[in-house]
Amino acid sequence: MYNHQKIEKKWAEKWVKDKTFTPDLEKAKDPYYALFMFPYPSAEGLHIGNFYAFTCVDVMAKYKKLQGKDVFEPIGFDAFGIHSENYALKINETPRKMLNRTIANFRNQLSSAGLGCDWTREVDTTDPEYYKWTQWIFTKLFEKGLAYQKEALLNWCPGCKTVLADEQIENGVCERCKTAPEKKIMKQWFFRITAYAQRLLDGLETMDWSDITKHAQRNWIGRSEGASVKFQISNSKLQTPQHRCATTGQANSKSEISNFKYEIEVFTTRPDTLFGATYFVMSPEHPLVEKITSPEQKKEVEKYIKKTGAKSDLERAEAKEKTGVFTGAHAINPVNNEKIPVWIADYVLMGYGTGAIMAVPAHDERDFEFAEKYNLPIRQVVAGKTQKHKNTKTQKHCLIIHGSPRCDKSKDTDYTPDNIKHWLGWLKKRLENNNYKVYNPQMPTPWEPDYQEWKKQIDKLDINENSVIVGHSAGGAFAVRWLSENKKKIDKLILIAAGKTITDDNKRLHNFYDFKINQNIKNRVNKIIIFVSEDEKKYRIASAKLYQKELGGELRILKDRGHFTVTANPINKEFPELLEEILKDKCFVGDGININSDFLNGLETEQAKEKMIKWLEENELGKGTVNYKLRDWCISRQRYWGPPVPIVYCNKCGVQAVPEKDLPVELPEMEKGWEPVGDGRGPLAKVNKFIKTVCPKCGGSAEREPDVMDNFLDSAWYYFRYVSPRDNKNIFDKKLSKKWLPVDLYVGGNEHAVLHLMYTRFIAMALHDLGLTDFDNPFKKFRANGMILKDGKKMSKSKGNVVNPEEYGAKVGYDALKTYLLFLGPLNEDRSFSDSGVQGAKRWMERIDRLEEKINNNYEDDKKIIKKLHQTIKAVTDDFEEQKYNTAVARLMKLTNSLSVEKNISGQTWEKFLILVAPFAPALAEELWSSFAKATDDKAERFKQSIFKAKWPKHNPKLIKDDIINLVIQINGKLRDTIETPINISEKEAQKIALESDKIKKWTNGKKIIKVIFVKGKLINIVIK
RNA sequence: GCAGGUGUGGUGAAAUUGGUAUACACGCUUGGCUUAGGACCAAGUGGAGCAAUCUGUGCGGGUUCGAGUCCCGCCACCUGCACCA
Repeated sequence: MYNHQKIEKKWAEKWVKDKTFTPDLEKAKDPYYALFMFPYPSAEGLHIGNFYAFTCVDVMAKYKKLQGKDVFEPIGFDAFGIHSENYALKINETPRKMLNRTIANFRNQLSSAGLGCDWTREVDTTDPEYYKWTQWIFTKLFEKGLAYQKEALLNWCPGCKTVLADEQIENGVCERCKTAPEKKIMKQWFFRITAYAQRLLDGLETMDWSDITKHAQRNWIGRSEGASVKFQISNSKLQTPQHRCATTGQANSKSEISNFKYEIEVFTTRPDTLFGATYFVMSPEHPLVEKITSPEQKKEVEKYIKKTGAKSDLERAEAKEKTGVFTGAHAINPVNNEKIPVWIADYVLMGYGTGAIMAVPAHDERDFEFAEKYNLPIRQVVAGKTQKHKNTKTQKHCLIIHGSPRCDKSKDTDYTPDNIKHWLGWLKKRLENNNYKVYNPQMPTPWEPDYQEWKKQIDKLDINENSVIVGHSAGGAFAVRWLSENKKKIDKLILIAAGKTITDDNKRLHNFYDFKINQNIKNRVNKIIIFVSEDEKKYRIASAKLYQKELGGELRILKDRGHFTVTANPINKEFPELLEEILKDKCFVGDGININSDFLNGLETEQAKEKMIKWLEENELGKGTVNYKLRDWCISRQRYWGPPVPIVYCNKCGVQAVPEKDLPVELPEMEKGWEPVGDGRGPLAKVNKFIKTVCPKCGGSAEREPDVMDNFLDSAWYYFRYVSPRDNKNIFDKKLSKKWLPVDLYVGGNEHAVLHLMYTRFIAMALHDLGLTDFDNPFKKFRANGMILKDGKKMSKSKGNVVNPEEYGAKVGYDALKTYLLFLGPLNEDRSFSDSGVQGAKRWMERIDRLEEKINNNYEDDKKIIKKLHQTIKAVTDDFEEQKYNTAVARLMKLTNSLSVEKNISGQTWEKFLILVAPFAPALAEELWSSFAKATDDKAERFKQSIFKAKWPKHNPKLIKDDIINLVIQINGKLRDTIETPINISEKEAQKIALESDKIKKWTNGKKIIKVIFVKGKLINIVIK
């Protein structure tokens, strides 16, 4: 009987006692460092997601051990930090007391779960012996100028009462307490991670990490190439001519320019559009705003700053309309010396670039939106390339649907075929001038247009998001009907005196185009404009209003209808202009050819960029630059539960790092008053005994920095410490680290992509540059695991669907639980945990257990079984190499099924089988291994030792090969028969056999064989006609 | 909006990389063993059809003797990032 509780407990204890998974780091010859993501000992115990990641590492570690490697699987606790502290606050206990309990609980859980942890090298980040080195890293970075203090606009979390790093804001809220952070200007400590931006980016190229992780890091670093341009800003009220012609206008006189007082740099990715910069915008938080604002605008500006300051980033991003105010100041566009107004607006972020931009409304959507709202000038400087240069994807299309000509049947002679032709010609020309490709399919029947016939033509056309549909009269109704009946997205829909249709409340205007208007059209069309004229027939006006009611969009009622029918010139005066306005791109952000740009005219975007950069550099007005989104890592936390920043402020000597001999700066154990205060300083600020100290340089009285360091620093270097956790002279043992580092395999959730994993890479690079290591990628192989869902849904406490590993460990056993988790699916994808599924894994354990009865040492296995065994060895081994644990388990299950129908199983097969199973179900495998020792008496010493001392089996290629196969016979690529043949059957023979088959004859009978395709050892395909 | 990913039975998912679609498991159906079973054993299980056979990997095209796999065009969902100049 399989008693998982008994055997799992027994082996977990025995492994620790026998040091089965405790390698001798000094003597090890073939090291393999398998690392679990540093767990923080939460009071809720081990989370299934972490447990899964641990399992992925552990299974590989066990496999590697069986392959003869010296495997190191250390464990420790990331016990400092806001997460632990917040929980302690919640339960009103000191973090220390709470952790004593939760760590014990964690240790207990982890050790009973059958993971091969080396408990002799446990580390705890809250141990002064550990954080001494965390602080030491700080001081080293400080020496190198990589740790520095600055005043900056920071994310202040009112929930956690501390500043946070940018990386710790997720979806606009605090990663820990989900509060929206406020923006505050504060002086804090930073790590200069931006100094490594390019290296962090370049390193990704060659790293064997999950693509999604690398991708997330790439995005976060956010490299963009462009130029920085210097603008002179003035708050004086000098009168200078506005908006001179860029090409011919004279420069402002020297004297005028010299009165400008400030120089502000902007970053742009589009230096080629510099001639189109018609205004200048600064972030409301920009430090110079106050100085440049004119007295007249002061009130407005201050009001605006106050208003936006109160908004969180999240609120700002969600704001539908851009807002801003004029500062009264002007900037000089360096390329043409134009005087352009300086605004402040919160769509310009202080945190990116320089916090100021040149606005090019014609070629940037945000600037355009802003310019339109505040009536700022828009100047086009890039033209879309001519049709020849355009590819089909960006080619704009226009579909004109004209109305039904009334011919001579009606006295309404406006709608004669000739007039329509004339009107179409005019419209077509207009559109083509605007770079549209025009379609105008014929209406099949002139007087009673047949929608279905017409639709057939339209469906063939390439109508897409760039397309405009102009529908005139009946054509308008057709357009709306066509859009109602499909899901196409288009750019603009223009209805001109559109045909009649039924109303929403069934008031029938006309049943000619009887259909239901799909309200959803408005979501699929960027702009809807409905034209009708005052002098149209009443029903047409009614119908236009109806369309507007149903579709939304703008309704333009024009004065006269000349433009619709074009019986004679002149065409209605309003319409051409309006049409022109509508057809123009709201702003063109793509590449094209420069116009209105002096020396850039005629150049394509790429060349224009290059030339502009060259020009800026020659004139010392700017230069080509690379900008990164990545910002420096703010590591100060106004909290208690972390390693104190090892800095001393001396009135005489200034800011001093605590020297190595004085480290660690111990965190005082506090029973009371350790709660965060929220006044911008950590609670340690009030602890005089801690704060008051002496200057390490002059010995005079000094004060300590009261803040502690970000928890992510603790975990950014822990893998170093594992190799020599008790070394009190060095951060790590150089010899051992050289041997064991970097880590061979690391698995964890991708939520750490830009946090832990980015910081760790940075610290690794910094330590490398300090000459401490010879590598700068900490983890040779990293795999991001998918999320474990419960029955298809995210697990959460509120839903009550949290899977607790301990519970399942007790119910079905950790062997079964771990196996099930791995079996669920590929490790990078999300998969769904189900209770009945985990039972299946347990049944497998029981089936394995029952096989034991069949072992017969005097038995020799059937060839078939040996073949299956060897095929499985190969497949499982291959799967391990690719970390396809799910299929490895499936293969072992299959082998189990094959074995369970046998009456006898030989000892040799059993031995190999157990080793294959051991990484997944270590306790069961050990148990059966040790009881096999009894069965074999003392013939084999090895069974008395742990199974993990055994050797992973090797497959024998000769035994795997099939000599008989099922040859697949296809007719025209479809399976019609399979026939057993020797594997090396020749094409001729195969063809003969195939054609003799009754099943095949049935198909070939009376048909002509055109071709025969033969794939050796696989199939024969007969092509017939 | 941008980027990345995914789409195959009732469910989780396989598919040797262009060659028998649905391995393995869950669930379900039927039968056996049982006082009983949420245990075990046996058989079955994509859909339609009595059958031969047809059909079937999100949808529509294409390449090919042959497409889940490759190409083009859509659709849906998920995950990041998001006013990034």
